[in-house]
Formats: sequence, structure tokens, C-alpha cells
Amino acid sequence: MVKTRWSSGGQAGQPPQQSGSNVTMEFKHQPTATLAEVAEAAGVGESTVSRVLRNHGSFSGKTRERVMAAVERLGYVPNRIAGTLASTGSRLVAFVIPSLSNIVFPDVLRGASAVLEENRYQAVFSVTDYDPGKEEALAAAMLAWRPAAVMLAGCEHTEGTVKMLRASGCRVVELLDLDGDALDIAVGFSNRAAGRESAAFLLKRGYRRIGYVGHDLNRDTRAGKRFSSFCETLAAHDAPLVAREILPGASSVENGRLGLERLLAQTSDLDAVYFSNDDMALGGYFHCLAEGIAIPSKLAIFGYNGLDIGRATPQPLSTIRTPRVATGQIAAQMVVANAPPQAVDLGFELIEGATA
Amino acid sequence: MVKTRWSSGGQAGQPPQQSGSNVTMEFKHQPTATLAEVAEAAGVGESTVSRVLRNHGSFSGKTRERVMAAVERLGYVPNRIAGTLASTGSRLVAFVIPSLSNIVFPDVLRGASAVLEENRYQAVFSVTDYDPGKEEALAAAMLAWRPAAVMLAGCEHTEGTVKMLRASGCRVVELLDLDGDALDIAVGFSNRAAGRESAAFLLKRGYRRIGYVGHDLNRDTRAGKRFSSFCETLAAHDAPLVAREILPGASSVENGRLGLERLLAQTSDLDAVYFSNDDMALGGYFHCLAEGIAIPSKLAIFGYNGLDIGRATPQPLSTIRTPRVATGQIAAQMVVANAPPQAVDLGFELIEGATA
DNA sequence: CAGCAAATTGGTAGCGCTGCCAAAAAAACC
DNA sequence: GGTTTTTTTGGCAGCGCTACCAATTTGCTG
Repeated sequence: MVKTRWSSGGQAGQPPQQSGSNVTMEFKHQPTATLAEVAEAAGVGESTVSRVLRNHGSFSGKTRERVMAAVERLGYVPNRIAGTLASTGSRLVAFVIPSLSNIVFPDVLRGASAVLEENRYQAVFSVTDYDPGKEEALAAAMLAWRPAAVMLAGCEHTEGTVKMLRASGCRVVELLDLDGDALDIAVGFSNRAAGRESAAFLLKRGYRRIGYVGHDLNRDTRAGKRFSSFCETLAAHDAPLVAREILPGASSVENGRLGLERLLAQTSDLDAVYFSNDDMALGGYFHCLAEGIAIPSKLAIFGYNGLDIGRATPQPLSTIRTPRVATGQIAAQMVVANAPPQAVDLGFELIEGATA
Repeated sequence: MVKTRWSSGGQAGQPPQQSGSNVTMEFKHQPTATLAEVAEAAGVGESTVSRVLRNHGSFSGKTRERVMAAVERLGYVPNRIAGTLASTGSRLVAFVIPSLSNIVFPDVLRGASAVLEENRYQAVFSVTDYDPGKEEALAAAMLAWRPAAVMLAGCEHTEGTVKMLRASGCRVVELLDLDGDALDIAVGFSNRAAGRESAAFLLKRGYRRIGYVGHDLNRDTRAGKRFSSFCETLAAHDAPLVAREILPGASSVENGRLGLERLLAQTSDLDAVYFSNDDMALGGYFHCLAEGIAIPSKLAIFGYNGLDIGRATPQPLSTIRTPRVATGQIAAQMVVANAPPQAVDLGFELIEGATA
């Protein structure tokens, strides 16, 4: 298991230490081949090697072969750090996302990463835990890498974050929420519209005594927006929200189950419940299955996100499907194409399902 | 929406274009303050600014204040690209993961990213789609950023990948699988042991006619290992696998449901089914709920991963809980601490649940 | 074969920062 | 006060690459 590239005391070329010794060992970077070395090995100038490797500018086929042979022989891997420093623009794209537990964000990353990889961009990320202060700190740390773009969730940011991003001169993409002023590019849909349409759907179906089960809304502002416009719509149709149960912490299936249990204990005669998202709604659904509460005749359930799992439950979940992967894709495409500032509304789709 | 930092024809300081024009516009990077500018503004030398900002070396309190004031005034953000190039080691950690759809990998990233952020490291990632060739290409692209470490899933890699990683001199961490020779550091557990224990559990419970529903095993080698040692264990106890249904493509709840449906159509008298993971198992569980198949009396279900959702279903899912977040955390800690090469077995936990 | 345009090629000045070294200033000592 | 130590500072040479420009070679034309 011990590698020869490990040595103690900074002496290169020493025989490896005994495995299992508790001496603190220092790691030595192997000297990697440089452009200059490749140039010499190929018998051409540095700039020629650079042109060949980037396939940019002109060079003869013979030169190309010589260079590639030398690259192969030396196992040369270009240094993008140096390349980025020397050239004007970087090919890093920074993601500052609230969470990785909520599948929404991996989905966005997935869409974006495919597009970025095709275009030889590199994705970098960090996680804020829904904390605006942490978002600011992480955004600053990201800017230090001089990315081509910074992608953030939503359009609520601290003053410091906004100022910093504005001053940075790099592209800024705000994802998954269009209810606010975009700094530069915004890609997503309206959470307010989602809340509104959810309410309208339940009302149309004839439900009147409607409750809500949600997770911490102060942190997840997008869930908060959906909830408030949901309530407004209900109120506007003379069927104001009857009861709510808001659990601290992140959304999860278990919290959804617990939340519905509490909501039902607290209020009787509810005929429908709106959940802050599908994870929560599935928890509610499971609670009903376990308790023998008939869905949707006795109680209707409505979620948000349109997760795949909601299509495979015995009764497909009624929900709103959001274009998460597409959001990532479009956002990445706009960065790659250096598109002008704009807001792109991808909309969402209401899935009638069988639980409402 | 149009920003003044947009201009056409490369003329800085021009009035912004009309929004909606279809002229291709070019983005101009704003000149960002440099260390030298901060030094001049503070009336000190460049190296002094560098020392203050990194809090490294010695400087007086007065100097510190002057520098920080200048930094504040100019809105200076250090350039880590330049810093990394100039110094010896980078603080980038590269993740080359098979997928973002399978919650396993976001979980690992989550654990790692928390530790890395605390230590001012930056996570970079790309997604291979379980394709070894793509893994090689992406690993090469990653090495171009000269990361402090590369983290990969599993211990099966192409020859080219291995050679390249070995030659790179950067730390290599292989995650989530200990059944093989580690290149450098390995963190995870044994998938073979997981398969074995799953089989042993089902046998202990008295199930003898056991089937399997899985997803594409050629791509997900870890699932393949679990399956093969599961089968071996069954065979060793005179209860060889009765039937299997393997679906092409990635694991998903829908595929699990479909897979079980097909398996049951093909074989009768099964008393238990082992699934390639919890997503698939949940699909199977939903199929049983929908079809009125009593669990576990008529059919037992066993999964793999120990997802939270499996604890909230009407009957808790019988499965093996894997330390995904911890894998990421430990891996990151070892990189940060520059630990010597070793394999760290985090084990797993068998959850008896109520479906088997 | 001269004469000129086009295609290739090499040299070199940075990109913004860190690390080393020596100079300068401050503190401690005789 | 004169040294010796210690602390604080600035200068500058790269890190490995790209971008620009000038030099060289090649290909054609008349």
C-alpha cells in the first residue's frame, strides 16, 4: 500500500517508509512535464505546442504529429491553472447551492454539468445550507477562482452578495425562481404561479377545507413564496387555509409524515392538504396508507416538484412538475454562449395524479 | 435588464445596446483590483499585503489595518488562480462521480463538501454516467487543474486512468468500495460483504425461493459485486437464486416496480426478492401495495442503501444502510490531513425493517 | 527565377501571486 | 551610545501558460 512517492523529511528519492508508522509523512508532488519540456522534446517552439494542443492558429500536419508524439511520450497534461491565468477568460463555472439533500439541486447540477462538460467547462460547487450569510462567504470564495459564471439558487441574496457579484464582472445566473429582479440571467419559473395554480386546482376539484404541511420556510424562500400565494388564492376564493403545520428543519419524507399526523390531530374535517414539496407529500401519503385514510376521497394530497417516485406510488402523486434538469441545461447553455442578460421562464406542469 | 457592462464591438464604456437586439454581444470582464494595486493603495509592498491576507509570516498590527482598509476600499478579491500557480499545492479537490441521479453520490459530496469548506478547499466535479472511458477523459480534464486530490467511485478503472492518476502525483481517493486494490486511499465498505449479509439475513428468516431485480450491472460494478456474492451465498446454502430480472438503464423506482412485475409474471412461488438498491426496492414495494400482495408474508422485499424514505413507508424497508455521508467526510478529512495511503472500512448496518 | 502573398513558426512579455532573500526598522542588551 | 537580536518589510524571480508580433518558410504567379 505504501507508495514510493511518499517520503519523510522532504528527501526525494528515499526508499518508502514502513507502512503503519505513525510518523507524519509529507506528500511530495511529482514533477509534471511542462509545455516547455514538450516543446523541446518535439523540437519545436512553445507557442507551436500551445497552438497544436488548443487546435487554434495554424500548424502543419507534420508538426502536429511530432507534438502529439512528444505529449504522449512524456505523459503531458496541460496545466489549466497556468492557462487560465495567462488567458483572459476562465472556463470554471461556480455553483453556490443551498443543499445537496434536496434532490432539486443535484438535478440542476446534472443538467448543467452535461452541457458544461461538452463545452470543456469545469463545474465547481459549494453548499450554503440555506444560510444567506454563508452564501455570501461562499460566493466570495468562488469569485477568487475567477469563474466565467456564478450560479445561485433563487433571487434573494444579501446586499453584500449582490454588490460583490455586480463588481466581479462575471456572469451571474439565478436559478429556479423568477419572482424578483434578476441580477443578470435568471432561469426557472415562478414559484408564486406554482402556489397559485396548486390552489386553483384543489379549488376546482371542489376541496374547501384545505390545510398545509411544510418545512422551515424562512430558509427555503421559494417554498415560502409558493405557500403565500397558495394562501392568497384560497382566500380570494372564500376558502381560506384552515390549518397549517410547519416543521423546523429540512424537508423530508419523515417530516411530511409527522407533519400530517400532527395536522390531522389538530384539525378535523380537512379535505385536502398541500405540502411544501413531494418529499413531504410522500410522507403524508404514507401516513394515510398506514392509517387507512382513503385517498383522495377522505383526504386529498398535493405536492410540488414532480419527482419520479411520485409516478410509481400505488396512486400517482398529484403535484407540479418542475423543469429542474432543464433549468441546469439552459443555464449552462446561456453561460457557454455568453447570452445577454435575460430571464428565461421554463414554466412547470401540473400533474393531476390520483391523490387529489 | 440590460447591464452597462455589456457593450458591442469591444468598445468599453459605450452605452448599452437595446435589449432584444439580435446582435451578438461580447462580454467584457471588468478590471478587478490586483494585489499590486492594494499594495500601492495601502502604501506597503506586495509581499506585505500577501502576508497579511494569508495571515502568514509577521507584520505589525498597524500594517494589518492599513492593508485591510485598502482591501475594503478597493473591494479586492484575491485571485486564487494566480495564487495556486505561484505556490506549490492547490486547494482544489476533484470528484469524478458516476451519476447525480443516484442519491448516493450527492450524499458523498455533501459529506465531503462540508469538511472541505471548513478547510478552505474547493470542490470540483464531473459526471461519468458510469462510463469508464468517460471517467478516463474526465479524470484527465480534472488533473489539468492540478487538484490536491481526485476522488473516484469504486476501484475499477481503465488502465489509462490508473496510469494517469499514478503519474499525476496527486492524492487519489476511491470511494464506496473496498473490494479491490486501492491506488492510494480508499474509503467505504465491502459491497461483497453487503451482498453476503443480505443473503444470510433472508436465509436466516427462512426464505428459500429468492429472486432478484436489478438495473444495468455492467455499468454499476458495485451493484454487480453485491449481486454476485448474494448469489454465491444463496448457492452455498442450497437455496440458489430462483429467478432474476435485470433492467437496462439506471436504477429508479419505476424500474423497480416494472422489474418486480415482470419477475412475478415469469416465476411463481417466490418468497423473497433482493433488489439492487432501495430505489428499485421501493418500486417493488409499491407494486405489492398496488396489487395487494401481502408483505412480507406473501413476498419479502430487501433493498440496499438505507435511504431515509424507507423508514417512513407504512412498513419500514428491510435494507442495508450505507455510510454515504460519512464516506465523503472521512475521505475529505484524509485529504486535508494528507493521511498516508490506507483503506478505511466504514462498514454498514443491516436494517431489519418490516418488509422481510 | 525573381517577387509577393499565405502559411508556419519561434521569441518573449506578461497574467497575479508566492517564496526567498536581503534590507530596514524596532527592540533588547551590555 | 553602540551592538546584537529580533521583527517587519520590500524587491524580484519565477509558477506554466497564452497572446502578440516578427521572422521564417512555403506556395504561386508571371
